Amino acid sequence: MLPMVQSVCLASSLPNHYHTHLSPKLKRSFDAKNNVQIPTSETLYNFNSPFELKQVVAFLIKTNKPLSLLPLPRVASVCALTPNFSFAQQIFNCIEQPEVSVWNSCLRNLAEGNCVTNAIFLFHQMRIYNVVPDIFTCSFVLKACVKLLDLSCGKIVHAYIEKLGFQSNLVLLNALLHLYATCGAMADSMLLFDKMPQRDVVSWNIMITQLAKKGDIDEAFELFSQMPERNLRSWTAMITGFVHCGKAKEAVRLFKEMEESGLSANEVTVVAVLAACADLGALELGRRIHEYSNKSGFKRNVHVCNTLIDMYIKCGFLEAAKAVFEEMKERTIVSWSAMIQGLAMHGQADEALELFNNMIKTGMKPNEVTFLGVLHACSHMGLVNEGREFFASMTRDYNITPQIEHYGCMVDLLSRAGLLKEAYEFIVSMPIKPNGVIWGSFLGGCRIQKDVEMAEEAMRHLGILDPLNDGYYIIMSNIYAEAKRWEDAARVRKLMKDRGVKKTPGWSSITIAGVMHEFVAGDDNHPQAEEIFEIWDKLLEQMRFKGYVPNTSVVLLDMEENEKEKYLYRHSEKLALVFGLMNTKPGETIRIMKNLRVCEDCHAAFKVISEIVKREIVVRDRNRFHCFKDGLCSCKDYW
DNA sequence: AAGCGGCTCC
Repeated sequence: MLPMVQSVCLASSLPNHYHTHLSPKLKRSFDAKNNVQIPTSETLYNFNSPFELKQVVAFLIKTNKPLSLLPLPRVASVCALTPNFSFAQQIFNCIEQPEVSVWNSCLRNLAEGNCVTNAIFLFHQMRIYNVVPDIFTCSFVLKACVKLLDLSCGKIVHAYIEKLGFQSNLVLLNALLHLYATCGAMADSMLLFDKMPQRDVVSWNIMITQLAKKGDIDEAFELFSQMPERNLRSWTAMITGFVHCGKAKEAVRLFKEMEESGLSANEVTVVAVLAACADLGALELGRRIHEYSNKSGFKRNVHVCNTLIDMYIKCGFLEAAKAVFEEMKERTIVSWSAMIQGLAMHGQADEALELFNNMIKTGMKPNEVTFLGVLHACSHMGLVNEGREFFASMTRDYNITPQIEHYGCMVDLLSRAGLLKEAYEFIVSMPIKPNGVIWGSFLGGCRIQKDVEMAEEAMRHLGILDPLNDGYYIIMSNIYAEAKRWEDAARVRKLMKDRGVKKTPGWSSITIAGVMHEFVAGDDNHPQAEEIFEIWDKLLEQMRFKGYVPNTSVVLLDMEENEKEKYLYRHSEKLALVFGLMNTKPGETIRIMKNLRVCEDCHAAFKVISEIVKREIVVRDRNRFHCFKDGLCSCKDYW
């Protein structure tokens, strides 16, 4: 109960009219309670401003009720967030309660909510009110600092931790590790980690996660190997890190090791492993994880479902992706975008655009990524007018500023459709400085249109923007070769050599009975190489009969024509295909993955072969899927 | 009353 003196004191600090003139809202709520003397909790929580708070206090004093009935965290937030309103101090002075805990719970709510800056503000107010932070205060503020990437406030908290003697508190030290690392001060974080008198599994997990996020995967793995004990989060952090750094194979290897150690994956682990499966095209593992997810009740998890969709799409199983999408009770923009992008990758532009329209009908708002998918769909199928319209609609209808990637899609769309001049105008009038990808798309269009001069213009820019990318030299050299300008082609190859640019080795892979077999061009080390070449020769006879003519212009090397042919016949995707034909049942679909884009000659060859062997051949290249069937490809030769 | 995670893409 409030001592009378204090009560009078507080009451006298209020203007008189607060006692009698309640706001209509409060008056209603009090009137509703009629003559009930004790305000209900609902009534007491019913204030959002200093003004209303004063009225509630006035009510309590007037009805002779203790101020301790006030919800103190709410008092703290209403008071502390309003500058120059020191009412809180007076109220706290009247109540026997450790003040800091009240502030803390308010701080915690703010740090975990949507107005995180208010947490920082509240923390500063606390210091003005001379409230000494405790361990929990520090922990909550650090959480807010991490969310806001506010290192300067974080350093103030760090100073408090030192000053108040909390520096051996492991939870706070871990929070500091996290803070420095996420704010880009990895070196400071590492220093702190190194001098920690003791660490727990969380400390290690933080460092592993952050190093991997930064791309320092080797150091992350070093720590992972050193740490004294690992929990599920440690494994998950490392697996996610590998996936993030493009080391999907290592991710899968580690996942299997984790399973052997007796730990079971949770939703986050599942997402990481599925992403690895998507990268590798590892359908069998992906399916197993899908079943496991269903059994474990992860089906309701949106992240898991979104990643499943992506996995099935990248493994070439559009139908399975659709099924997951259909079954989802709640879909986020990511689900829709993944599905649209997937349909685009498979060349099903109409369906992709239809899905986009359905999405709009449900009231879902598209984002940048959604439009990338939509524009991809248009460019893969040469829908120029639709693409232009979608690009315009981004800013006009959805207030989304196109990024360099969207400009890239447009350049790709225009130049591949043969509108090189428009594409060029588009590039030079872009509000963003064009990068290598933009000129690279343009160059790709020049190749299809066989426009040497425009290609040379693109190369001038690429020589500055991305001089070490082998792909551009190869395309340029091919353009010259196709124009029979052999000397120029040789000059480009020499330029490439002089600049020390190395050709990315092409590889293709195929999975037979769960084992992935990889082939590189000219591969004669494979145990079944002899047999592969033999079968190829037989196949070639039938192919020639069907009208196949080798397209040796794609071969860069200086050699005799028949040598070039031989070289052509050892392309990695052809080796993988023949190996697949040898090791699967008749009629079974063959699935091949390639790290680069499928070559033109292989594309022509696969069409003919699909007819001869009466099989479906699905090839996932760097850009998209090609599904060869009955002598045709799903890309309709537009790629 | 506290500290460590996940998805769509170029």
